[in-house]
Amino acid sequence: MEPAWVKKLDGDLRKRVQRADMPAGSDLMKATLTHEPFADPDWLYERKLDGERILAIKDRDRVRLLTRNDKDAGDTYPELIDALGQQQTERFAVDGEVVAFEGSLTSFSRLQQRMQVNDAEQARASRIAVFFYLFDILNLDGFAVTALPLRQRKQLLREALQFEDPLRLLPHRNRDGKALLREACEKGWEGLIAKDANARYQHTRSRKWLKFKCTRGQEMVIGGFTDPKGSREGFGALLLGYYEGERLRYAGKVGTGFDDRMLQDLRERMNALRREESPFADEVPEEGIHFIDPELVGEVGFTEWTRDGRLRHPRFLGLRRDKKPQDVVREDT
DNA sequence: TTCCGACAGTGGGGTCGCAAT
DNA sequence: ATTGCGACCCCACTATCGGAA
Repeated sequence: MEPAWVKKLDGDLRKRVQRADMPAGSDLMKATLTHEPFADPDWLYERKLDGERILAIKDRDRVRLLTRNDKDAGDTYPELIDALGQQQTERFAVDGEVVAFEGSLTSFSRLQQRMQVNDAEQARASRIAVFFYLFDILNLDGFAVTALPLRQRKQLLREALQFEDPLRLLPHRNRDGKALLREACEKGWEGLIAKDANARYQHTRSRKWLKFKCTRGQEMVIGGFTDPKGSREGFGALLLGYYEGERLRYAGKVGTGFDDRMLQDLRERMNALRREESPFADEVPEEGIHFIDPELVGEVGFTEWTRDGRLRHPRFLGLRRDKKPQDVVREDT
């Protein structure tokens, strides 16, 4: 007996819908990081949310939440289990992102205080409210819908569930990709995801989904480095800082973005600048560190400043020769 | 043949729970 | 009571390799 929504599909699409067991693990479709925004009528655009990716599976009286690494998150977000359990639709698997808000913006650091809780009672008592933004559906009524085009799946998702807080349907836009990215970054969003509206759901990283991140970058003074580990040569990470008046404030480390040659090159340059005393005004709470005269300036890309005044997701972009260390100050917020 | 995606290995910030101190 | 560490989240990036295009 086929459900009504299957009968409604065109013949060609109908053939792509197959009876299937609910997914056993979270084997999620992931987006490929990209930099050149574009506008294509066959693509749609979603806000990139800064939270925790979750696959929710309801199989009659059993609701499960799985993280990207197949960890069960049911006791972390019991209110989501409740909301999904109360849905009229008895069997489905849906894909989305759990987020917490700080004002009007999603806040990963706030969600983190909830994410680690693994006791349902404790989680319910938490003052950190979470919302589950759904953007895809993999199985409905025991039928795999992953072979359907994204637009079709979006429609099925919209009709299959009732969206009341804490469940929300992630809105998407069908046009103006370039402008949307600009607006997204102005609003302080994490970025934008572009999706091929005709693509099926693939259980892997794919170019049918592209992510554009709103990225920040600024010059930072290099005040030292850490020892390399394992097969690494040269150094582990650079110690970074910026000037606040006369004081060089510590801003964390950057340990990626270098190839083998840059690691060697930089190490040699830094060897010539070695010194005993820390150039930083702050304590540097790290192991195996070496200090240098604060004379080198590097360009560093990152996503945001953390509460503790460190760079989040930092990567080294290159040395700057045209900037004096004393001119390096903390920009924006 | 070329390119893409997966994997391993390096590096980052942050939180929590629990064992060791 | 405090501290350290591993296990989770979120990642960026390089180097390598095998299979898809």
